[in-house]
Amino acid sequence: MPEAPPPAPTGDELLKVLSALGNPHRMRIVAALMESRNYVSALARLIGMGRPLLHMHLQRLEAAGLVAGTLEVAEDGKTVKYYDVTPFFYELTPRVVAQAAATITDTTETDRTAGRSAKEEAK
Amino acid sequence: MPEAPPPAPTGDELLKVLSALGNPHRMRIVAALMESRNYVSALARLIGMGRPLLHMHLQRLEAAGLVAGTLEVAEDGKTVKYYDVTPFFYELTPRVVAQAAATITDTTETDRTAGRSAKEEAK
DNA sequence: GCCACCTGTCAAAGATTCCTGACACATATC
DNA sequence: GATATGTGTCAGGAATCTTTGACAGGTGGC
Repeated sequence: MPEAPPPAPTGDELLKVLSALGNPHRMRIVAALMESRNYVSALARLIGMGRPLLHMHLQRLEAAGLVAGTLEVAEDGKTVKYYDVTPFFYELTPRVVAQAAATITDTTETDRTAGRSAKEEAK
Repeated sequence: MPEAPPPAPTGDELLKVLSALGNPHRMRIVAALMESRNYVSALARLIGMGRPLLHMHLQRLEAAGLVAGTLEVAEDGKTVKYYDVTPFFYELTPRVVAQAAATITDTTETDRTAGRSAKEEAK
């Protein structure tokens, strides 16, 4: 059977992926996780960076679907969060970009019909 | 003849490309230029954005090698700068990213032994 | 000269992102 | 209980990016 046709990522998706990967730290994180899955604290020590910071970067990567974290319980009962790299694949060409650009959800329009939590309306 | 082998972009290059494309405006600019080459002012009107801003975005894209601008002289003598999309192609996978991550020039650590162009050493 | 169009740059404001140092909460070991 | 390891979050400042308005040219046509 033939190969799957070139998947056309949505603008927002591609945007998240590109901005997530367009950062040196995040690139290194992916690289480190490629060698072997790891949990947050250990990874932080490995690439010398604060936990809060790493945590934030990992969230950005996970939100883009590039890595996946799972909260596991080690044999000794400690809860540990392991991260793995997702086998992603994106083709970056003018056509793909142009196509994606057409489906971008302009986030600037603060809301409109989008009902917020109905809480900060206090202002 | 066979296809060219998977090109391995350097970390800095990939970084510039990804961060350049990881912006809604810049994506739309590429999309607009895909339909037809155009000059700055016209493009600005086309996608409703200020010239100074467009100018800056175009520079970022050009610095990443995604578009190319040429200053041309129209028949009536007016100087106009046309921009074209460069036929780029990048493959985004964990392996590529990991490989690129290994060749990132950390711009924060002022230098070290890394031999630079031997020019800004002046300081 | 004056107007219309093009090019480019600058400074200052606005918005985001990035980063750090607490803090709170779990479990296992000493 | 005290210590060490793991988890996560928050507030605030630092650093960057984004955006705008004003300015300084250039050419051609009325």
